[in-house]
Amino acid sequence: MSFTLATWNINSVRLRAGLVEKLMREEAPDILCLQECKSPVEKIPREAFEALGYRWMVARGQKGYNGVAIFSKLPMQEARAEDWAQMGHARHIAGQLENGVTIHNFYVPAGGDIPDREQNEKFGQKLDFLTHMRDDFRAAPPEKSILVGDLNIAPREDDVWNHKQLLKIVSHTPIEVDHLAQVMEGGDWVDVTRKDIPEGLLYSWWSYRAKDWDAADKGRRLDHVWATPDIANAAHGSRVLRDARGWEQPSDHAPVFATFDL
DNA sequence: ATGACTGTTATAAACAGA
Repeated sequence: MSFTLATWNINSVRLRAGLVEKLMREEAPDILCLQECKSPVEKIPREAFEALGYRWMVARGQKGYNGVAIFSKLPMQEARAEDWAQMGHARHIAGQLENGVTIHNFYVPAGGDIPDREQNEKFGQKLDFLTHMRDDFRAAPPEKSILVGDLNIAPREDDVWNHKQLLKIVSHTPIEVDHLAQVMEGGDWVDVTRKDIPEGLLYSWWSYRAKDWDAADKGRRLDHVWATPDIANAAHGSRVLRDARGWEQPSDHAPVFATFDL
């Protein structure tokens, strides 16, 4: 079988339900993972998505903040949902396909402005969340698994518009990059996007604050698709749908795609 | 170096995003 998967920080699934439908119609991924739904699960407008063939949904939500959901054309059952740093946040959901492949959908905390846990509690929570992820994957090594989401870290120099200028900016600091590398090592994860696109600048997020995001192009690659080694070689066709950042009233993130032939 | 924007809601002289 073959399926295409996309991950997208939607920044309100209710406000942007129309954009979700546009993506479902025009790009038609078999599986769509969303973050920052900012909605309780019961208020997600899933009927509109069902009508487009996405009959299965697994989700966690809360009022106003966070929230993750997976919409699937393929039968999917809920596998897991963890509150990784015990913050009472809806930042993880996992679903399983009938072929046994597990899909983890993550929304890692942004971490606030100051990259110092003594001055900024949120930065510490971000690091702790990543440490919990690492320890969990070490304790129970994942198999036949895909991990996607807004990890809120751009790990490589060519994942940001200016490496030197962003070294002290949350999302690209060395301690965050090190924590993310440990999560990756903990589960033996492969960065599928960079396996497919090994060279060159690549972004999935552009700030709302730029006057002209496209011209300035001060982006960061915060959204990721990983897979375990037993299925990573089945992945191909990775891409970022940059066009979606220019849609009307857009999310500040663009969807990231990968296809798996299994 | 600063400030620029957007969403939800305790509709703000707030908070979070990153």
